[in-house]
Amino acid sequence: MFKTMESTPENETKAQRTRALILETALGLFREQGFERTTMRVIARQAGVSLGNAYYYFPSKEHLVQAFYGRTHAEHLEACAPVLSEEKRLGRRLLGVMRAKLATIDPYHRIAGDLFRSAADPESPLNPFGPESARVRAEAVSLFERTLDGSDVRLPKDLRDELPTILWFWQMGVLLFWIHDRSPRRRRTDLLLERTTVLVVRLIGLMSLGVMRPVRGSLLRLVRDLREEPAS
Amino acid sequence: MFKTMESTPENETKAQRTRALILETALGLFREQGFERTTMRVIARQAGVSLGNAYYYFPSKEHLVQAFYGRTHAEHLEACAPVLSEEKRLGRRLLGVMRAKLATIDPYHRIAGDLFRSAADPESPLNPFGPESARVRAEAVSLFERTLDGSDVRLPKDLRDELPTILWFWQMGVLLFWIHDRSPRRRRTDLLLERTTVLVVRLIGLMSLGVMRPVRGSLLRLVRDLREEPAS
DNA sequence: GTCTATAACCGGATAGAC
DNA sequence: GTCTATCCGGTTATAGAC
Repeated sequence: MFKTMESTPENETKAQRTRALILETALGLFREQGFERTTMRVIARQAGVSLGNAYYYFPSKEHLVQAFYGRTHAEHLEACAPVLSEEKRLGRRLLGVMRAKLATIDPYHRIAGDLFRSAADPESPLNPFGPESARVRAEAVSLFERTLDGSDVRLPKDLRDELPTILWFWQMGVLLFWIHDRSPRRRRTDLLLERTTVLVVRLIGLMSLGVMRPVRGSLLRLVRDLREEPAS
Repeated sequence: MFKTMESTPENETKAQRTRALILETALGLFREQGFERTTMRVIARQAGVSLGNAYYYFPSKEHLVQAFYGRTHAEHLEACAPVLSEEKRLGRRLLGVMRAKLATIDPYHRIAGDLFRSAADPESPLNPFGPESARVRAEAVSLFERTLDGSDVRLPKDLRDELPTILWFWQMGVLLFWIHDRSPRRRRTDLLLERTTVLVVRLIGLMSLGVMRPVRGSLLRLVRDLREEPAS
């Protein structure tokens, strides 16, 4: 932070390099050995630093996971870009975005259970509903905003405002299913995804109808109220 | 099991009493001190047994949690009985059952996060979707069956068959929210509950209509398909 | 074969010296 | 910023008592 950097020829400080090295080592080991089985000691040893040093950069094993989230989200954005720019039909766009998500995280399916386990704790910084995740969450929601806005479907304003959040919940549900999915090549998740996408699009259509005003009203008010006060 | 019990004046064996003692001690400590902060060593000491002995009866801390589940489910059934026998309106019945659930587990709200954390792991025997939980799950679903059947609402058969499972999912969602709810006296959960109950009843009404046949069809088929093959 | 006790082991996390 | 030495608690091994 307040370092007087007199002589760092590279465009990275030593600290940054050490940090990156530890993170790379950790992610590699997580993917190969699993999360629980990868101990902090092994990460440190393989990265060539001491255990204490690893904890200097990442205050807990969970903090390594946060870094992981950031990375896969960036990859997801990249993987989404084509379908978002080329496709107009809402169903296709949603399916494309969700499939890209699943494809991005698929290499980490083994450890998804462990990660989710940490994330499930309300006190955990990894808790997707918690304040520490606000930023990632907002980015994920805004991705659905773009998915909606770039489509050929016109929505009533009230629905348009809350729908991205609802779709994010849908994504969380699909991910929850994916985590528990033991079928070969995660076929069941894909089934769930295809079927629910159709339903979602159909429900959006239904909810846009005049008759649905009252139901839609209560639903949207509910989502808004619950979203406003972000727990605690 | 195959014990030749020649002389046990009490209707409990010593083993049963020891087991019960450890469980009681553990649950009490969990409630007072929290789950993580209650160590197996303290449980054992306070119960007046050795650490090894505690592990003899409960192979892991998670097994204590399973016992806890069984207990609260039984309490829930008891707490539901009045509303189920006295009330005919579906909304009231659902609300009563759900409120009874929340009331039953409320003393354990502090530790709910930790418990949920264990339960979130797909490999964990506590995972509510896993095979080890099949029995509890079936009981919970059948409670919703009774909630529906005793009401004054008549449902199309296809809906009636799948709805209990769907309501169980709803319950899981509410519980998830409850776990993360930090508002005083869990007001936000109650808000969610009241509002979603109205929605659920309304949606059931809507879904029973002729126009909804196609949507209902896909929805129910989806639930059925995903339910059939119980992961793995 | 049922039960109890003691002494480790292992890995996440911390303290404090340099 | 980096290290070594420890702590702490879940879990296991094992020895033996009833």
